Amino acid sequence: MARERKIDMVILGLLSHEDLTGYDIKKRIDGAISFFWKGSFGNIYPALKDMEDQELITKKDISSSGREKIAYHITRRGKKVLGDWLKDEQASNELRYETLLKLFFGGVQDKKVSVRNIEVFEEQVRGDLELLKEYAKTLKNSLDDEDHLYFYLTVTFGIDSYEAYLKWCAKAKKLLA
Amino acid sequence: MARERKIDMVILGLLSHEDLTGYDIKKRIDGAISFFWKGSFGNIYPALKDMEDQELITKKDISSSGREKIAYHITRRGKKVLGDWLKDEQASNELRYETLLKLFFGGVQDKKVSVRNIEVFEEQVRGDLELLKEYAKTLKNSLDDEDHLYFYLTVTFGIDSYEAYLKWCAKAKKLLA
DNA sequence: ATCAGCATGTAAGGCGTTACATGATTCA
DNA sequence: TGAATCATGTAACGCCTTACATGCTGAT
Repeated sequence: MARERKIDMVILGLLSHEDLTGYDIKKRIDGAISFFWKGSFGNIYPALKDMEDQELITKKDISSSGREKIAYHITRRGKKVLGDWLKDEQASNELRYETLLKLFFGGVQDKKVSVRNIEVFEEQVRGDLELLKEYAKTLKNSLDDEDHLYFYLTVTFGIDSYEAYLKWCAKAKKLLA
Repeated sequence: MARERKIDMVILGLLSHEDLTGYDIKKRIDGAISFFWKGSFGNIYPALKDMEDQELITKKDISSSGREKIAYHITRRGKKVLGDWLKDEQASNELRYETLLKLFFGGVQDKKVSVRNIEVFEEQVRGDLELLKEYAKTLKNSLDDEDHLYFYLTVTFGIDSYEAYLKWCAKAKKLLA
């Protein structure tokens, strides 16, 4: 079984742009990336250690006045691994929506319960959509940077699907009424 | 920490309609449910055992002529747990799309690589969309059954979002060209 | 006869989340 | 001075996937 842990690729991808600390990596992931991939400290720090052992990254102590700080830098080997992963056409795309699970079994309860579950989902989506639109606005103003085009595309994916979700919510609520 | 294992709810939900064997449960999940939730034997059988211990379900041996077969039936307690879960407004909706991850870091490789990755995704979506449309067609002809409305709604969610994906694919490929 | 599908399960391992533990710095 | 944020990590636990192990049945 080949390595499946994708957090490694997220980290390599981020480090391919700039050197970062584990803490910074977490912050980057919590930005636009979090809409399609998540990470946690308990996830990131061990990955960083493993990847250093595999010589995909190197570390540099950049502590200043008592505060411990370690920046990571991608190696040639790391870049190779990242590039190979990008060229690999296999990709696992998974959706796990508990809201849909609840809706699927909605017949067990009164219709109101399902309507309420859809409303909760709708509110969540609406909030996330706003965030995504802000990201999109910022990115659109700096598309001269080649990389921003890629970031922009992933953000528009989020916007387009969330807008489809909202339309579906309206339809679904109507059908339940 | 409360129980997080959602496969329990999938099983309870299915058993609320009819008695089923572990094998049957797997087949049901592999149907329309698999678009938003997955299950495996290594997942289902242990859950079945645990839930029997908790008296949420009971088992009945329905083996016939040498072939072992065990059907499960939901108890009153099981129905209560299922109902409570449905009424709980909290729901974790997670998307993990490796394709978007690859696209986000697409700048590392030639644009062709990203275009190819989008195409692979597109083909996958197109295939799944066809399946979903078949489910929808069947369900639409039997909406007199109350439960079918709920199944239908989850299927249309899939159709609507997959159609949005396809539109995005076209746009994205154009922007990369 | 053989192969796909029916049917039950276990075991190992991987991955991830959450909570915990610790301490410095910055800003109100 | 206290809270938020910066910063690094570990430990426990839970969940899931994959592979393995076993055997029957029905159709070709």
